[in-house]
Amino acid sequence: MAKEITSREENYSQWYLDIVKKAELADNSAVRGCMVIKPTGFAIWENMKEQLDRMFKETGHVNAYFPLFIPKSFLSKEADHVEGFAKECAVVTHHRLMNNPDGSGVVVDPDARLEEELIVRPTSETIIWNTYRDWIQSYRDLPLLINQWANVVRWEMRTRPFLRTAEFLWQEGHTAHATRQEAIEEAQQMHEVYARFAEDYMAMPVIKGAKTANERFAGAEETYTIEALMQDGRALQAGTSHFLGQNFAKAFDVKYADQNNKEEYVWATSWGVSTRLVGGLIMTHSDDEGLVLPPKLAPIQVVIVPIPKPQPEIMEAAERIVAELKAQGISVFVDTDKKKRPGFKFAEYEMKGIPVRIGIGKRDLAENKVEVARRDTKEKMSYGLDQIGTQIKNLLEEIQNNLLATAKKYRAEHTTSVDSFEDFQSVLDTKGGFISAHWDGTTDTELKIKELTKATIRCIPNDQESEDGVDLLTGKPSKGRVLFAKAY
RNA sequence: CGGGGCGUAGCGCAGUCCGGUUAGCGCACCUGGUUUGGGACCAGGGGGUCGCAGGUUCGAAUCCUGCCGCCCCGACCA
Repeated sequence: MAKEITSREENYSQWYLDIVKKAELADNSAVRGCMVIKPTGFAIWENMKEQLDRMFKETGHVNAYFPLFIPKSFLSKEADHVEGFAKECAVVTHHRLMNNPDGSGVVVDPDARLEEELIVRPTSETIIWNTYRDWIQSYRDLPLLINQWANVVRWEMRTRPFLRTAEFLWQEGHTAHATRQEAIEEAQQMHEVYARFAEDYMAMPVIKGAKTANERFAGAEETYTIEALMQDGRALQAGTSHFLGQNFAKAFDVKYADQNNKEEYVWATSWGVSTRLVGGLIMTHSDDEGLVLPPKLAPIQVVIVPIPKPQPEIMEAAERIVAELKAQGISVFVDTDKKKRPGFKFAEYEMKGIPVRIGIGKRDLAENKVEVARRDTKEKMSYGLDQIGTQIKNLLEEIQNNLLATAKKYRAEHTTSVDSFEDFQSVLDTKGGFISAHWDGTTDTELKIKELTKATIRCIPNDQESEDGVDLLTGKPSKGRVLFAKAY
């Protein structure tokens, strides 16, 4: 049978596209740069949403929804912000179509031009802060802790499913606080939530850190980021949390009266993760056989394959196992397709990343056991039927842990400290990954390194140790190492 | 926006250079049968505006002109 998935070694980006397609996560759509998220891909996103939403609510946030369209004038109110997004905005200019007089279909009605164009939101700070002005009068209205689940549009030149699409799904938290300190703590708290989610649910280890001025969100005073390392040695920015200072409060005139009835501008944060996480999930764990999913986010955790085909006594055993697994809260699917043979099914479920496969045949049943195969290591085991529910539950936990441990090991092996530009270049060219090096703190140097090597500063790590050194390009003094990598 | 490639059945492709029966192959799909512990086999069957629009010609998937779309690689970005 022909290889269905290009190997990582042969062509990493084709491998990624093959997985997205063969695991039925997403399709290209008729609209350039936009994907169709298929049921399996969407189920993964729904599982992510469910956990994140719970974590947001546990930290005191509530959901709301703001408009898709933003008046053009709003976007111009914060100078850095507009500069950051202006180049990639979709703009609505008309509100009506008409039949083409020549009968060739519909055309835009030239008489239906909008007085003020609307921007399809690339992010919602402006429309939200324009609203917050009306919602906030007193310190009693603070903190305001709101999140929204939404779609946004950024007109990208080049797109890849999940990693970068013109339209994507995300959540954006927007909070307002009475003090600078409280806002900073909020941004840091959500940064922590993202890191915990990535490691505990996605089994994707991340480095927590701050962005340099150059890489910061347009309009932020500080951007915190979680950075993950993909299997091709490139870094993926997986989530960001911003301390926005009073920039948006001033731009939209959002003030509150403090306890002494003195008017003050409020302090802001915003934070988001997107469907890009699905891309990160794929590239963290998957292999040349296909998708590998961590049990905690897998839409189906266990698949049962009757061998050689669904027969009454086998199906009876399958139903008993299903009941036991469901009692343990495990999601399970029984493949009752009579036409496909077991071998085909095995390959297919491996491609789709289902964490555990249970094969039930007469030979097994005669011995009161089943064949259990784990997707992460491809190991096959024989489990007795007695404690199948708890055994599988334990196995799923072990798989979850193993995926995180394997990813951590990969990251450790692909994080290198270097002290000279030559070493920097050679590590980048050979094994890639994170490179820990001294930097003189200037945007100039950062940009020069990017120009020479394509590597960027992914973050100034939270756990950065103070260490005297010299910048690897300029030789100027540095007080600590930052993390470089080529990024997605 | 630069550089490369491609539009022929749901998917993947051949045919295009050098115009000529009824446009073909693999996978998938439908029917029947034999199979069945790692991607089964046989037989039969359905499915096409050959990207679009002009042009040349007795005749165009094939030649000419124009247009449209998509993918990959780069610069920009979650």
